[in-house]
Amino acid sequence: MLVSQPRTFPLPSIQRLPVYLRFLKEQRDRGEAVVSCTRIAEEFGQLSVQVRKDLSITGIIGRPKVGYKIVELVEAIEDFLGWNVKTSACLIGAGSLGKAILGYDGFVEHGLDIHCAFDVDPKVVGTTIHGRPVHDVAEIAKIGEQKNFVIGILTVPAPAAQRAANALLEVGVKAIWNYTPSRLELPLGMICEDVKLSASFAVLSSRMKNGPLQEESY
Amino acid sequence: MLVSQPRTFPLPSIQRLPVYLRFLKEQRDRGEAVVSCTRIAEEFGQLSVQVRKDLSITGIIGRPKVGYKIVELVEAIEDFLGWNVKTSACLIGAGSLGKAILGYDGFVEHGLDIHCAFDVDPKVVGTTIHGRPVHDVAEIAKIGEQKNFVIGILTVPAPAAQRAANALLEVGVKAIWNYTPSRLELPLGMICEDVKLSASFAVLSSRMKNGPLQEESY
DNA sequence: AATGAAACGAGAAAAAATTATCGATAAGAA
DNA sequence: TTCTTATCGATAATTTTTTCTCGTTTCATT
Repeated sequence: MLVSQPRTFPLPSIQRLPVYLRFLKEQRDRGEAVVSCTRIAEEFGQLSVQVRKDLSITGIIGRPKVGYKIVELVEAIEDFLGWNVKTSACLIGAGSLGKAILGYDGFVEHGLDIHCAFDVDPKVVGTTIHGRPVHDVAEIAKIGEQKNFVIGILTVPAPAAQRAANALLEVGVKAIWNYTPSRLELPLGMICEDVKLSASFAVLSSRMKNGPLQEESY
Repeated sequence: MLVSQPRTFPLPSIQRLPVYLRFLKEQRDRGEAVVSCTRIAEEFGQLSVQVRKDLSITGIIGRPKVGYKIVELVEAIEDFLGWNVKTSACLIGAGSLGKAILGYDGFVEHGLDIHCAFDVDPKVVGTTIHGRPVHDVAEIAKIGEQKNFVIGILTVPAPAAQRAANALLEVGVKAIWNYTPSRLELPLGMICEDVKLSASFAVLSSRMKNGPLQEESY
């Protein structure tokens, strides 16, 4: 019996895709029709082979001497990441970080559709941030039932992280995007992606202290 | 002639250090004196060998059957990253993301000393955010001369990124911590660390779309 | 047509990171 | 004191990722 094994894609490649995507959209909007790996690599100071390998995980195929059709490539990347379909999301923690995310329209282009925010602070509950209502966390179960959130975004202060995560679990989200530095206790199989700002700062610090030994990578 | 070659440290190890550090401080504040790699690994679902290798880059040495003295270990990590000395910084872009960073006291523990913020918006210039004054960007050269900023934090909207980066260059910062999705044109040798939130979202999306194929790593 | 150059895809080689193994050491129990 | 066990540090094996190489395709030029 022949089972098509579920390919596993290199994490670094996946992480580089958004960088390419941004550039490709820029080029497309300038009216460019095709682009080569050489060109992309040049833009980011990488090797063209790496770009080619990265792009290949999306299933796209290019033409020798020409490159890739930008429109197709954009579509292939978005399709690979599932960014061409809207994903319903909510956000817990309408502080400044939460506001920043609600205000950043880059994620909208990635299909992230944040319906509303939740908070405990009576001062923000009832208000609207960038067009999205802020509800009381106490209402999350009720509202979640109607809205069917797929992703929950955690932007609460660290001490409240686990509690907020539990609320998201009850709502039945498929994944949590965790901006807090807390590690969350989650049921097995739950998808959780931590945004580790301290990790980024550690790299910066290490470069300053110990020299720019690790080279940059997009 | 024997030159002590400038060792190069694994980037993933550096990125994991802050996670350990946070946990170690928690344990220390609970009154714990020692900790083993086994214990740390268990906490994060990793292998103890990896934790041991990660910690070893800081130069720390532990004792068999016991582990590491937490106080020493915390110090070793902070010393390795240069987090035990204050680093003067400024921030450009006092929007919600800028506010979030000014308000997050986790970075203070990492030695990051953000003296002030800069912005172009007359509505925020002159105000104070979390105890730090917001100046007009036009004044950055003058203020920078007095303050000697080492790190510049970029939290402006994407289109303003390069302009703001140039201002930071003139001020003479050693490193830029770039929260914008723009790639910056910088002189060779300039240290720049990009916070790639879209990369994080790409990983999340890929896990949802293509299955949780890449396993988690802290 | 024939030739040359640019770029692709696939597979090999090299480098980097993770995981496994093993001997040594220190603490606690017998 | 000796034995057992947990843990360390170092080295080796494995896996993953990056880089290199090479043959093929396509377009442009002669």
